[in-house]
Amino acid sequence: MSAASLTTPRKPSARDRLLAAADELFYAEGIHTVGIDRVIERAGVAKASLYSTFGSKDELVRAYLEGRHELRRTRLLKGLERYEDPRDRVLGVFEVLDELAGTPGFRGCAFYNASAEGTPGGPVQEVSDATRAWTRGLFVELARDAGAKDPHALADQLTVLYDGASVGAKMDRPSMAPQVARDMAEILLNAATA
Amino acid sequence: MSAASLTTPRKPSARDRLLAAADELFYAEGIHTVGIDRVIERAGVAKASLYSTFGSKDELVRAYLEGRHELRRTRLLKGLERYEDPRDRVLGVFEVLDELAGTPGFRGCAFYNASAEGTPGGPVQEVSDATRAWTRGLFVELARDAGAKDPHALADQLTVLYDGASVGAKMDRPSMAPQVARDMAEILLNAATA
DNA sequence: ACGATACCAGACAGATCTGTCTACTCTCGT
DNA sequence: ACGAGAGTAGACAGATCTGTCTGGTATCGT
Repeated sequence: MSAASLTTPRKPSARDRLLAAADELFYAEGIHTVGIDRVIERAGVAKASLYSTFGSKDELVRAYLEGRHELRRTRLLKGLERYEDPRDRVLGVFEVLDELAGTPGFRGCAFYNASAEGTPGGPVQEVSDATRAWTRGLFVELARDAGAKDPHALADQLTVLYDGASVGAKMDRPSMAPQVARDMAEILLNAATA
Repeated sequence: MSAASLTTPRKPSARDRLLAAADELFYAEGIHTVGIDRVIERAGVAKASLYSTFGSKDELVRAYLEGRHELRRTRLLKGLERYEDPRDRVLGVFEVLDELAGTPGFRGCAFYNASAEGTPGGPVQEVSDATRAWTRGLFVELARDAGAKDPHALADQLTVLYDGASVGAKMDRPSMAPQVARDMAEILLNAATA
């Protein structure tokens, strides 16, 4: 067993390549517009491998969104590490979002985008609900640490700001929405801790 | 020329029935998932009529979104008529949104949903841009009437709130997002006119 | 060396999609 | 009365989609 096989496998598994290809294509172009053939072509994988690994396109979509969920978690948590003051950590959420929105491939919230295409009730809604619940939980925690008198109320407000900034960043490019949201958060944070 | 033909034509034109069917189906289920056949079936119209009237599905989509643009305009303007105080008119935006979000068929912003499905650059983006520009113009006007020191800055904030409330109302049903946004708007309005 | 496992290439089936075309009917304005 | 315009029903073409299946190849643990 070589060291390379532990740290840098020459070739990622079919599953990983599939997931990477699905992430790029689904996020950039939408789920319905991207066919299975495009995914396997980009991944360099046989169609049979996709179906033996995931079973269906729906399950591939679920895995794609679960990966996005993980991505949001790590990005937010890592991005917030640089702030120490609890108030700065609240506002830092919008700075992280602002940086993300400035990257070339940004196309808004993957979960909202997926929800906009599909019928409700499927895997998409499940993962979206889970992600929104996690995000709200983070906001409650940050609000509490910042000394909000009603952390849940402030978390609701931060959720509105986060969603609004995300929409603005997607629809009006370039957009100042994340910075605007940050300033709004500051005002509301002051009001919530007064 | 009978009076009926002016006010209550026995049967709406093929174009109108097509538009009504497209609006219901596209908004409820998304654009890509709904095929032409479903639209003409619901409209009770021949396929040839669709293509002779609109030319392509893309143009039907544009017409659908233009109808949605008109709908937003009239709903907002009508809904705001009941308020006299300029400050109430600003907050009234969120009350109108709240009422709309409570209706059964609510599925969020038609323009954002359409943008989430399609590739950028097409008719969808054009109409979306126009609608967002109109909406922002309305917010600037309301902000100015309410005595905001910087109406454009307040309009940017209101836009974030409006988008965020709309997302929340779609993703977390039932959602308090519109009411939360209204309260936030009140705080920000106070700060902007102090 | 060898069998299991993972993977690849691509044909194929069956459904569905957009868009075209033919041929018939109905309703008006003149 | 009659021709034009608008609409209807539905077959059809060609592309594309998901999902299945066959058959071959490479890698790896034992």
